[in-house]
Amino acid sequence: MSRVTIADVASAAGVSKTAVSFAFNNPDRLGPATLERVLDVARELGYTPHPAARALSMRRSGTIGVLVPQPLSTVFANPFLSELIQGLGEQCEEHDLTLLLVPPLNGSLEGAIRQASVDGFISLGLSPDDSALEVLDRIGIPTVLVDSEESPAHPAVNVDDGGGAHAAARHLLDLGHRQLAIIILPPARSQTNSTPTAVRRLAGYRAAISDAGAPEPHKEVAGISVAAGAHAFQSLPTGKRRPTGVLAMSDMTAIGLMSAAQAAGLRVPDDLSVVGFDDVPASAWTNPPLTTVRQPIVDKGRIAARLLIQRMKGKTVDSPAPLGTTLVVRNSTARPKEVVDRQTH
Amino acid sequence: MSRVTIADVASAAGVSKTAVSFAFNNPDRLGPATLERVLDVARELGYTPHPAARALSMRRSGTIGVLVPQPLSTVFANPFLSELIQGLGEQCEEHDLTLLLVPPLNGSLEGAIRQASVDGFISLGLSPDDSALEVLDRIGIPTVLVDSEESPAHPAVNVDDGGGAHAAARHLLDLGHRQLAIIILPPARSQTNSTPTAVRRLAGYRAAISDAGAPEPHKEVAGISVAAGAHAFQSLPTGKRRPTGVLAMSDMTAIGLMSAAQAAGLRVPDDLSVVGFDDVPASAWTNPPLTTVRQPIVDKGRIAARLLIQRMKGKTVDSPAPLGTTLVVRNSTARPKEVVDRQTH
DNA sequence: TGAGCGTTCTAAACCGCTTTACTAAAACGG
DNA sequence: CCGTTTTAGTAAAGCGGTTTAGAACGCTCA
Repeated sequence: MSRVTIADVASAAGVSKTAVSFAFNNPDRLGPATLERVLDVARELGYTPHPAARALSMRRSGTIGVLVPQPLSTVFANPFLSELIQGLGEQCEEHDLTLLLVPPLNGSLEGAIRQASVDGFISLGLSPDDSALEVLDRIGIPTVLVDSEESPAHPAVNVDDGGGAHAAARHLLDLGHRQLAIIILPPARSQTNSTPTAVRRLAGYRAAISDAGAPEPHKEVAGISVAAGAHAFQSLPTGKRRPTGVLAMSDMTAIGLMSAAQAAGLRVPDDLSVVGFDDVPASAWTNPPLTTVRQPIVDKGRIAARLLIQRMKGKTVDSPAPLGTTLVVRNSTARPKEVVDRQTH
Repeated sequence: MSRVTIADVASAAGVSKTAVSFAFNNPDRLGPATLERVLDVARELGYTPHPAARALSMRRSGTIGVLVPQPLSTVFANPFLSELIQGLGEQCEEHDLTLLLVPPLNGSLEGAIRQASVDGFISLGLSPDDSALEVLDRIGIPTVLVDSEESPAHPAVNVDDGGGAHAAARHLLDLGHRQLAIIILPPARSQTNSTPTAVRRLAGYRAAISDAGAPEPHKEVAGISVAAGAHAFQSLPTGKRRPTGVLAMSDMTAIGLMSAAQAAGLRVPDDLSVVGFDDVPASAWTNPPLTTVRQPIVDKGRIAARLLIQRMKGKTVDSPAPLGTTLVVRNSTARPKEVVDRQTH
């Protein structure tokens, strides 16, 4: 029992394939009697047009691809993507599109791109020199870049990473911290440079630090996960060079680091101030609630999807201005203990 | 400048379409010289096979669909899906499959199913009488049910919801709680019955409560979100009938409820004990850390994907035994205050 | 030397749908 | 009542690949 095709319906209803097709896509072109008959027969037979055949013939698949630079198991460990998809999904549903997740196919994003039957791509965190980008514009599929660098070919939606990072560092410095540590994001894909996002955030941190004349911060690379954050804590210098405040480039990392610090007997924020980045929902519930830089992730997704949909309609669109970021001060940051001591004595 | 097709490559290389196709899919059938030439020309022209054409002709799209019963913005607000996708994704990547998210298309899951060009479906939380299931087996696409009821046509992977719920309720009762509230999940889709999961959990709670001879619990319906949890708190009875312990069917709900309780001046767990369900990662970091029922979500995804992949290969598979759930006692539960008072006085 | 064989390549059918161009009949208008 | 639209339907040509059945060709070997 194989799939029932349009030809089956046609012969069962005693009409041509064209008529059946019209019944579904162009009902006005059929007389009311035949229309009803065809529809009845189709329902009775359980006919459903073959999506691939439809896509081939109509040159549109009705799905957009989300290009993620890492395995799904990695990338979904960060609530960031969930949030982004909420924004993307809202638009998709409005336009009857579905979402295809496209992670690297045994290491190769290029291969994955080719296989994906999509009308457009949302690409996440690709650095401008990534070879996947070449493939992308060679195939000529409309693409919108997120957390990337604007390219001549594709619009990009970004947030003010630098400004957010600057505010975060500034916050710590204003509280009196001098010895800072920065937890840096690793490249999104092996053999690539740091993501544009990571570069911009780092620049923001450094600018604030050097503006304040504070000493060079310690730097530590850690992936975006709670475990990586915990591990990063272990690698922090101790003794005289122990940082009193740490700037993490993601909330997950910050949360892991915070937990590890507490497990090691430090008090947050008394002994160690921690600030994250993103403001994923969970950051509001941690113990203590995390001070972090909020970026409008859902909006980012929504805007990216809108842009892509415009592009898919053939319109040309410009990259929007970077979305604003704001520092959300909660309870994981405070004056460093030394300073407090000095004041109270 | 339209897409370059196999015919373009063929004529540019002076061979037939067949030869080009062989060059990619069946290189042994070509002489080494032509093989190389074809491949060169293809690369030079930037040829990439059209995925839909390929899918049509090969009767396989290389993607599996995840059928979610609600809009993406709703369903991704719960980390549960992220976790599940981590498990699914792991298997997908191993088998070069991509993942298509299939939410209802303007309210209709059936419509969405038809449009999706997939080789198999993972379906989430469908109640057995859902009309989407009919469509599913009429089309004859291999399907694996998750958090559903085993059906003759499709294998289902489930966890021991009842056992977990029983343990959760028992825990509260053992602590001395008598006045309990249960926060019930709403149906996954409007106009459907409660999800099988919700039914099983409720049964578990009730069994434990009646076994202990405790009074009938208060019941409250709330969606799976922090906001819904907070709202549910507001609706809880006050005064003499105020519950001292609440059983939530999801961690998100529990977290929202806990926050709302704290915002209202109650202390958790002293004034109110809260237990969740799922044990999403965030539950370990909340303040206080959440007592909850752990279910192996990632495993669930992995197993479901494995089963589906087997089915896609034509093998028939049985539903595995329900996966184990375990109560994770953290700090959101304690003896009710009255009991403590009575003991200390 | 010629039947048989393996190698290399191709023509054409096919996958299941949409859509253009066209025909036959019916309705219309003067 | 006859030419002109309109209406209702169809045949066939794509869409861009894969795959089956063969053709052409030199080789081997009896």
